[in-house]
Amino acid sequence: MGGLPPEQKAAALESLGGPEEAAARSPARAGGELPPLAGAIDGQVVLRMAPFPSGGLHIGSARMIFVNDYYRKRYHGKLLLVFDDTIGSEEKRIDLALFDVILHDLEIAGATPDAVYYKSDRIPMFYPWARRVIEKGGAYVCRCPAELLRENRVKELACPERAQSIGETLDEWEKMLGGTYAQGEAVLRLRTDLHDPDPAFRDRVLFRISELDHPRVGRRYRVWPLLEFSWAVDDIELGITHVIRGKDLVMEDRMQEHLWALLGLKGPPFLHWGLLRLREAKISKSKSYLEVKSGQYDGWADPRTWSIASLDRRGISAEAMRKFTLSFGLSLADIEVPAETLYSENRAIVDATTLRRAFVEDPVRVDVREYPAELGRISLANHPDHPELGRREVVAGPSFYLPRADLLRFAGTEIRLKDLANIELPIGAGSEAGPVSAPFTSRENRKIPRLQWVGAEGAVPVDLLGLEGEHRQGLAEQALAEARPRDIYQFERVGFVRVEGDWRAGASPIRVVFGHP
RNA sequence: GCUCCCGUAGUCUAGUCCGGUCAAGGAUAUCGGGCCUUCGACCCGACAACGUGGGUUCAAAUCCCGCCGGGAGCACCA
Repeated sequence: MGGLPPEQKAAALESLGGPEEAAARSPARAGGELPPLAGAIDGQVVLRMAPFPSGGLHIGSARMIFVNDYYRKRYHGKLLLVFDDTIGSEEKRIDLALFDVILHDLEIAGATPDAVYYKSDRIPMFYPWARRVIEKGGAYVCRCPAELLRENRVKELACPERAQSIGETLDEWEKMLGGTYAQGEAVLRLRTDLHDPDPAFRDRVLFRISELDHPRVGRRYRVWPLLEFSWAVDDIELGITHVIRGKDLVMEDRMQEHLWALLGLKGPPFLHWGLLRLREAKISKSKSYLEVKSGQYDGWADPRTWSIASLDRRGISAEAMRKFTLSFGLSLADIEVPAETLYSENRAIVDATTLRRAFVEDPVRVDVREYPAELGRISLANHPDHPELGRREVVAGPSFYLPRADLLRFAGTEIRLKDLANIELPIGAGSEAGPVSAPFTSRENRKIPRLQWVGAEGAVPVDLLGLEGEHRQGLAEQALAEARPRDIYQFERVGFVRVEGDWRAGASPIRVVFGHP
């Protein structure tokens, strides 16, 4: 509020409850705890999330979700979901299907809201508030074309309408509401200070006319509030006690405070977080939108979107996402974190309970000569460190499938079929289409490369969806046939995978999604 | 250009408000070793940081000023 005149500054400060209430924002403590919320009273905290329905929630939205949800739970408060679906713009369209997508994403994250609101249902409520602002002399109806308005803002020039009396503004406002003006012909603007050092703050637009068709309410309204105004009202109307949102909205804090000061109200304090990006997720929400819409991507859960839904599909637990996100606290710095950090968090959660299975990509049949008959069937632990997870019977040789890439890599050397026996791979193994014949050498457990294998008998086809959207074909051991949708397994020497949620148990191939190493 | 914000190891982060307990803690990555018949887990060890210049002070990551670097806003978008 550096540029505010002293009296307004005092008022804004008052509305914040004084400087000592400027909230906590130092990041996570040792136990994954965030600092306390300034002024929070147990049982009375009300928070809100306000996504714009233009895409599925991505990892960047994770901060909105988990930070708000964290404080809700910590203070036994309420968390509201308020779809910020005012009319938007030509470039920023609302997609009806996305409301449900977002709701589902929040469910995945374990942050189901206590109540759901739609801005588009609340439009008439904003009009009387606009009137109050006008009556305080805080706004005027400006009829400059958008471009001129912008130019004048930069030049710190006033439009002729700025001199309007309250009565004139009221008349003009009624004309706006009454349909006298078409889209783009008039807006309601806030009177701030034309010489405010921050050009972004000079006489912002509060309401504009839009003739766009709204997917929920059609053309019921022509005069739409802009985000800052609608929140100045709704943060009061909905009884929000703390606003925690992205730092892209810091300037809006000042707008809301200005409005509150004008109306003699005290609003909630604001907290912000900086931008969070996964290094691997180069794609933006709007780009994803196009790919999803055009069918290039397999919906909002396509691994290439790096959306919350896609991470869930890959078997990354909500708990891992939560810990990962909370570890950054409310730092204002924009950060780019390698996905590996998230993977590590997930491993810590799922590793101990995840069954191991053998999967062979691009399988090549290997027939072992002089294979010991007693090794036709063996019993293997489901998890090397957790015997309580049981064992499974595996049909072994004498015929196996091995990954072509491993065959090529180890051709001409002795390798060990993991947990089983050693064989000598012939020179040139894997470079041709047909089966490979390899001699058994010994059962001795030596320090030679150990490869996962699948017994030729009973092998089940698997379709593995990779992170680039590619489908990799392979075979898995028979025990994978017990899989149910959404089960998580670790394919040894490959990584963690999750069975597709829409896969029908028993169908072939078994469809799984790659999670992470 | 103007406004605001941010700057601790490769990457995140604790510490900064209230200067000494910080010759800077944790996570992740990397490297080395151990162990388990996975490229996964676990155990041990190592590497590695206060953007920069000045000032205040007995004492500065912490306070002040300049500079440099990064980000966001300057929409009739959210």
